[in-house]
Amino acid sequence: MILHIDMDAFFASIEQAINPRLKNKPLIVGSRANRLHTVVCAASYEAKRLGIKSGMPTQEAFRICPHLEFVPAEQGKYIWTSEQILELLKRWELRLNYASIDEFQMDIENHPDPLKLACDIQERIKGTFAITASIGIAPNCILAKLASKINKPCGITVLTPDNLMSYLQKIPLNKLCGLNGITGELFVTKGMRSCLDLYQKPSYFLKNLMGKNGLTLYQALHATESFANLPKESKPKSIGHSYTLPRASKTPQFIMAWIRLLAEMVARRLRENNLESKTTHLWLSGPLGSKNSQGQMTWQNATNDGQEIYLRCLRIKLKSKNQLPMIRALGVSCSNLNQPQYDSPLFLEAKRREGLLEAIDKINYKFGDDTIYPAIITLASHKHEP
DNA sequence: TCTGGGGTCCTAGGACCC
DNA sequence: TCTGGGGTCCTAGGACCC
Repeated sequence: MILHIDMDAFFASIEQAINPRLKNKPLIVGSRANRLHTVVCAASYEAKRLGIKSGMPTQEAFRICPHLEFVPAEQGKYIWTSEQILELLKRWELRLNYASIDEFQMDIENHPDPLKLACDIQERIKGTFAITASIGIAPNCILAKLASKINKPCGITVLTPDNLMSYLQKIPLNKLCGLNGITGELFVTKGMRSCLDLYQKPSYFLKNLMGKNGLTLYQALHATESFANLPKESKPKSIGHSYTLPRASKTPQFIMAWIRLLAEMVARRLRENNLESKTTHLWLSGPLGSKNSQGQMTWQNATNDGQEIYLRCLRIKLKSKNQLPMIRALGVSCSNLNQPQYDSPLFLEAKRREGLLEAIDKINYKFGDDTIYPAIITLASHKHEP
């Protein structure tokens, strides 16, 4: 059996726990500071009750509820809380998996009283952090996750062989992880509506419809010892940043300044994680709804130097067949990550450059992120955009 | 003058090698 | 008158998750 813990309205609940003024009020957490030019990253239950959902443009949320409280997201707080919850859960000395920032799984095979365990966990989390969690208990991970969503917030749902079918019949199939999109709709066109319809299909049916993912889904649904197959805590495979401009721009210097800024942000995170990257990705998109242009290239030498990543982006941009006249959003990301190879022969210039970057990182750490940065980045300020 | 930002995984097709 | 079969690596693009 697996016990799945899903935090309720995680980011919003943390903000309410920190700031008592926000308690019991409809609140949204936006993914950036500009409250009118972003989307809802998390909504408190008071806001959810009014029909506000995450992913919704904030302008729409404010139309629904003009006196909505707004807080810009601060990832650091949420990551910190998530890590503290993980530490707390370790005290039960059960096999534990960190599923995402607000989800945790425990292997409770042979546990004498799962329901009491779930109650204890809820109580400890609430007592320590003043936020609530919903818990699902089921024979495998995917069903436990599904179960955790059935009684939200602060609910506990146990799926047993006896009640499994009746629960599955009541839950629409897009609630199942991986089916909340085109694939879910595809199943609906095949006449399937509930999770039970899916559960009762044979493996070849899912494989024909979804390929490898279909087989994985079948195995996950019917697994009995899934914990052994859980993903281990893994290193990042890519690191990237993207930005949407308030309006589309056709000024090359402005776009290049933004590419440089994003490249510097990515490079800094690479250095913080002691990583270098060989593959650089650049994507540019035109006015919303129009075409994207993206490209990636792999180099022999890995780098975590913002200037180098920027130059690589320019190469990719130059190579692209699809030159966009107007740019609305852009992103830079790096993959093919490895730890720096210090034993490789370093040229004097590369060594000096490394020392320079290290010094800049230290200064920015001490005096703030925007103490030293490449001059071109000043052009990314919107007042420079004609 | 409506729609963010961080990721992962999979597939198809091309280039290239033996 | 002719061109198999196996493999790897890379890129573009799609789907999905939180």
